[in-house]
Amino acid sequence: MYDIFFNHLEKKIQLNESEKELIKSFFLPKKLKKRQFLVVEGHPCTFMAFVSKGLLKAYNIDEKGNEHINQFAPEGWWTSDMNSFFSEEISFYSIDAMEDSDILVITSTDFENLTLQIPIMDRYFRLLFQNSLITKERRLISSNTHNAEEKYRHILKNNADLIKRVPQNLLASYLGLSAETLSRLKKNI
Amino acid sequence: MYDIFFNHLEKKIQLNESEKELIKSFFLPKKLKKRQFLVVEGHPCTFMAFVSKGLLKAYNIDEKGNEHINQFAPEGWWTSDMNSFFSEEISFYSIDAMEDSDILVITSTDFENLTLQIPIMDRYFRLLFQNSLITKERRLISSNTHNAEEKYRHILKNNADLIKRVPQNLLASYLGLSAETLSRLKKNI
DNA sequence: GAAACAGCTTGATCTAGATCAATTATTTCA
DNA sequence: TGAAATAATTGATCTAGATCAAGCTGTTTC
Repeated sequence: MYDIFFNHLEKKIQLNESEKELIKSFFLPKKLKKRQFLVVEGHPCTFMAFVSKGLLKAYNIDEKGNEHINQFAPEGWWTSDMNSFFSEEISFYSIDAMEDSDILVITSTDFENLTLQIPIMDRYFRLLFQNSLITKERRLISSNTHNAEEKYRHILKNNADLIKRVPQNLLASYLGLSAETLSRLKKNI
Repeated sequence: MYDIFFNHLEKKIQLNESEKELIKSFFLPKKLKKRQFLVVEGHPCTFMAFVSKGLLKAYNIDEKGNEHINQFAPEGWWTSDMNSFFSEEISFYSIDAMEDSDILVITSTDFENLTLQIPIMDRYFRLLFQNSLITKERRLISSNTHNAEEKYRHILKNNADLIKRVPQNLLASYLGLSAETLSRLKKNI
């Protein structure tokens, strides 16, 4: 359970055994069944979660009832409603499991203590957020620059693995397309 | 020149005088005339810049010649092509000054040294990137969820100050709209 | 093992916003 | 100050992709 976790951390920072023990103590392992919720929109998001097995999705439902997917979180990824987690506001997203999943969760007060007690964790999260920011930026530009087909081709090239695990209608939502449009454009490829 | 800078840092972290002196030594003050470039698309982006006066924009020009604005950076903001800065790839964005500006620049090797020598700077940038990430996420969701008018109303409410300084056609580009569409929808408000 | 459901496809129609083009402000700076 | 460049408006037209609707799998469930 913690193997993948420390493996992931040690790609960005170096940790000794006592630090690892301390870090461990801040996290709580949790199992989620398929369709089980980690965060429900409108409630405070008290967890940040590292996915060690499975696949979660973070999404928002708009007034018209359309689902907009913010993030797919497979193994090795973090997920949370960051705004709610760090600012105590209610969450905008719901997060649930698309597959049976194993996760490690940390609360916001423990997150604060973790970074204060082990400053190198600030570096870890600085690097993590830095990379997420770059990715998110690309997605935003793509969303304004590319047409439906280009968006699909792009994800096909860069996230081929993920696509196999995600139903097509949710992939469409992630790309900001209707399910019908995605279905149609796939024929022409 | 450094007042705004340390003011900004000290909203997130505490620094003593010797740390401030050391931090200062990593940065180079620079003046940009209106229309002067900090980064040119296709070249490596070797700087990350803190804006202490003025206004910059980061943007990309697509194959059709349309300008897509990624970021407006007024006083108190950071700007860079983060992907290029941190990974040594060529930059996707150009960055230039929309007004005469004063900035503080740091190179990527100095950035690395800064965070290694003063670990609390990792915390500062963790918090900075964390907030940017939340903002960027919101913009992405808005881009897929809201129509033209909702996008404009949103920015009008949250960035009223910026709007006054930015020509309408660039604001349209930032929102992912054509200049004509923005002009037309403003009449109905 | 039938019923309910979830996901995918296909067709017909509609529309928000893009594009093209011309006109009118507004800045800029020689 | 006034010519040139830049920005904003307005009109006419076009189109990518949404929406609505129906039928077609395959798969979960009790």
